[in-house]
Amino acid sequence: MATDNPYLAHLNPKKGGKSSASPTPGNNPLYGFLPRRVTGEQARKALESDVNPFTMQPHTPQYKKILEARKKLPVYSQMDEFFKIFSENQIIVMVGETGSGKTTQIPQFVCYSDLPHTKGKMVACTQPRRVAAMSVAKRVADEMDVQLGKQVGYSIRFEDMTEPGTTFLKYMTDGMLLREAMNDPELTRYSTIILDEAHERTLATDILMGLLKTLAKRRTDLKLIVMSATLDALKFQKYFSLKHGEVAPLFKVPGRTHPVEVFYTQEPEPDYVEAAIRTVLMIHRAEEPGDILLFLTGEEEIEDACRKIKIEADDLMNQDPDSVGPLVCIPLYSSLPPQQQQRIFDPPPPPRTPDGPPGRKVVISTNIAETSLTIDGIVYVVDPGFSKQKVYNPRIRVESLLVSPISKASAQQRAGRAGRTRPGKCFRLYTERDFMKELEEQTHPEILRSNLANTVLELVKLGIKDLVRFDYVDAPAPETLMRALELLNFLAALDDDGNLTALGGIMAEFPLDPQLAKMLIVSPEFKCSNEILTIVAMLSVPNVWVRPPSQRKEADAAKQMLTVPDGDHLTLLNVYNQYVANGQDKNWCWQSYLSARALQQADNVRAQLQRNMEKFDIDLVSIQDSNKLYTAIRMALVCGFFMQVAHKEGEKGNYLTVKDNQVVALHPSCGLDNQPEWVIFHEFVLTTRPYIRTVTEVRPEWLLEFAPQYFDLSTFPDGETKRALQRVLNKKQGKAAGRVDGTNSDKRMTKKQKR
DNA sequence: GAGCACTGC
Repeated sequence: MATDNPYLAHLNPKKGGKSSASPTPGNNPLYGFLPRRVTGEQARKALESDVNPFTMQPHTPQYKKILEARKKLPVYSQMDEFFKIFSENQIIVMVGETGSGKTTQIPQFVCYSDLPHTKGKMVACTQPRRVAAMSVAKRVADEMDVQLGKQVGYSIRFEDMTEPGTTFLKYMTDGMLLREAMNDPELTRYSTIILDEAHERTLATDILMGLLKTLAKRRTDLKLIVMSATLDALKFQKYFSLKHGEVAPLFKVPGRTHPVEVFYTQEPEPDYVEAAIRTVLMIHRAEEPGDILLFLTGEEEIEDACRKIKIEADDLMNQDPDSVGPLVCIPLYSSLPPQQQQRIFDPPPPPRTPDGPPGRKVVISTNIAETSLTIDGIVYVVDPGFSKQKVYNPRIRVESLLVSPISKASAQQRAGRAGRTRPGKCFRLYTERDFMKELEEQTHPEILRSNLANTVLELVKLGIKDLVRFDYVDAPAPETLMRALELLNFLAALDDDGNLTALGGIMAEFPLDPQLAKMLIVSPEFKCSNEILTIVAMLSVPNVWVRPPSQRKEADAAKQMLTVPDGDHLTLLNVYNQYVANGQDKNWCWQSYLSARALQQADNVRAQLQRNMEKFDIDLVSIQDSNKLYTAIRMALVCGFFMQVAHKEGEKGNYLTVKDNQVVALHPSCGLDNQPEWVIFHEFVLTTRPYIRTVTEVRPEWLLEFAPQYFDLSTFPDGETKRALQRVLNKKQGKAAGRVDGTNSDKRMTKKQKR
């Protein structure tokens, strides 16, 4: 009998419940529900009830109204099927196209069957992006007629909108769940975990899939749903098969979108930007009213196309005012201030004269409009078939952005953007043959395109012993893993056997690249942890410098005022300190050509990192004397970034990176007033030529002193760099030999670096 | 004398 189930004790009137409206079989809509054996029919009845089963409060009129809208979602009509498949399986793969309602409805269905609130558990639903986690949680709280942050909540970096003991449905970013797994590898608080947007294959989702597959074997009480929008479900079904030769069950729901007619060019287009502009103008001249979405690859390209289209469209309108209406161009990319991003939701311009042809809006966007942002009213999509994609070269340890052809999946996603409100058209600026034969099926998952130093440290922290044999959905190149292990070993986060050191354990707790974490953790030894904390925060946010094309001189002059000639890292410190000294004032930022948004973010990151430091008793200290302070900071930088050092070669401004021997130049944004012989750099960027960016002068003695393993000269390739270091070493050894007590100046670091 | 696809902790 249901009432004998201890999980349902609180639903049993004889044993008494916590609710104020003491539940009876008559008024508790969940009375008689057996966890994970609930049927669609039972759930529908409960949904229609006048009482909210999770709060025992009467439903508001709003609830009924929203419920009627929910009933129209495709996923709603397959409720019986879902409850059956959920009852019968531990792992389910679900495919739901756009508009199916999967993200909002499936987690609620799960709650009605899993009844997490009766066993002190939670249902988690992960999202790749913060905004999605927040906005979906808000929507679902409304649908369930509860207050956001109570029964339904969300958890993202910087904001935990949940109430322990009350929240049983939690939306969260995939990265956040990964963090939680580091402290609780069994993820005991969850009864069901739903991975949404799995087809996007973010680094965090990929790692979670591997962890959860293994965890599901240990925790047979844990249910797992992997939700994806495209038809690559078979890959996930195979990956998550529990029995040899079988695949995980598939639950499929159709979408609700309008048809999109796709057009191809007859011949390949040699200049896709020019072709795109031409196509937009053709649509404007010849097609029915309806807004246009054009995909380009980056800020510069977008701003350029905006200007050109504007000029041409104005010409067209002036030549033929009776048949061509006004056109507005709206750029869209992530570094645009939110206020300007909002412009994409503006209505199209009105006709120039009351009876004239209607106006049209064209949004020119990066990939941000492919997944993150949805613009209603788009009827025409222009897809040149390119995007900037991250690529990682493990040989030289460099991540860079490359304009590359998109995948078929991506092209389909783009086309779909034309059919959200009514039937649309998609103009692909490549041939049908190229689409069929040349484009990859799927975009390569992020795990194959990234530096994995961070990920490897996380995996080791998660207790994964054999990284090469970890059950990846797609295994990264062994060389990428080796590079990550090598870096972590040099940083003393891993010992020579690949085991996590105490230092590595603390590094993993910081939401930072390992180099930054290392530098922050050792900084108290140099008495400059306050300053390193600031520098690390500044390096973790987008570029703070604003340089409008029309005011380059003014912006450069303003930057000069804040520049510290010893190094760009010190300049970043100075910028933050001035920002605080000026009361974090937006006007001051504006006048100084600084991004108030980025500085605000740096402040936020700094506060979070400071809380982490306090947790591990890492002291926050400063040296008063500013000369000594600056030297100390530069020493601490070396402890994290000794693998990113360059040595000047000749007088032409060329540098060679240490060990890799890449020829690089100081980036023009660099504020150093001379060209020091030895520099440490934060980034290697490959644009018109190889540059190093965010650069600070260091002394070669520090390299030998603070990173002796890496600067073991017997491992160095022959060359001027090695000879220069050898000279420094000889000088140093000469001095040491003359010393009576033989004190080793390396002592304070060697202690740290071993374990 | 140049740039910053997009996320996430």
